Amino acid sequence: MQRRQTRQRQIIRDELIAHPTHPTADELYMRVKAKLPRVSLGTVYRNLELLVEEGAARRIVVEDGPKRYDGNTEPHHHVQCVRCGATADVMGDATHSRTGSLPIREGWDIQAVSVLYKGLCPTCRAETG
Amino acid sequence: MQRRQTRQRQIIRDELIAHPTHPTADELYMRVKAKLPRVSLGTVYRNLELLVEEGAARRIVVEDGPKRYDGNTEPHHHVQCVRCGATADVMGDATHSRTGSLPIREGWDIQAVSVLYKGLCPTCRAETG
DNA sequence: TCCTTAACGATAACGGTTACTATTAAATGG
DNA sequence: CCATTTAATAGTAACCGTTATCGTTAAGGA
Repeated sequence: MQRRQTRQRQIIRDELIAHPTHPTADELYMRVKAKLPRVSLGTVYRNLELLVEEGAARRIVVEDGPKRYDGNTEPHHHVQCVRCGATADVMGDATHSRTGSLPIREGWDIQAVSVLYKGLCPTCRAETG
Repeated sequence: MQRRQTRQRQIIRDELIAHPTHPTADELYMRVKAKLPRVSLGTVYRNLELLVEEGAARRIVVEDGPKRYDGNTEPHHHVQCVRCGATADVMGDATHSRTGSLPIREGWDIQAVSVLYKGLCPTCRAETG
């Protein structure tokens, strides 16, 4: 017996995939709680890390603030609003997937790249003019 | 009278520039304390943010862990070790400075990009094989 | 030199995350 | 189908990086 399939873990994974908004652990906790009122915040944290570990989710690299998770494991990059912190996916082929080929830095063994575009989201853009 | 030039602020800026290792506030605090034993950790935090605000330093985007600061304000990117968290600059012209031109995402006003390469630093590479 | 107040040192508070522990409930095997 | 084992949970305390508070110090102009 190694890893058990619990109702909590299933719902956490499902909600993460159903809402590709790169939620924080706490945001996801609130969603999960709507379906499983007695769930614990610690359970959400624990399972998010388990999902990342087994490759079913990713931790995305963002500026500041709490950790954000992504149920979309396809390689892609992100935009983050410098005002409200909201994130979105970057579409198209603008992704720089030439890792490993370029000698990014002498002596380093490069495994991945993450690109974060920073700016104003449509909402904040409208509010600040 | 608006902004005073304190001994603490000078030393903090000098140490940040003298050691381009992208230190955390705490790492820098220890360096500064060697030259100014009575300095407070809060002073280091406060001045780092002031330096970022006035454009004399940058907060770099890294995976996880405490915030890291960079006294080099020239646009450049970073590599971070997934094992020990150490960071280094990415040299050469591999920088993607074509922001603003590309419509990264509909409706967003993009202001900057940060690229983080992830992998093993030479030391960790040697230790893990 | 005096005065104003930005900035400091010390420390408490805060928020996100992790660790701990008694309890619950998946999975296995009789 | 029930008993047994133990992974995982709920609840909560602890942790740690960071920020806020506040009385005191000292930068810099008058």
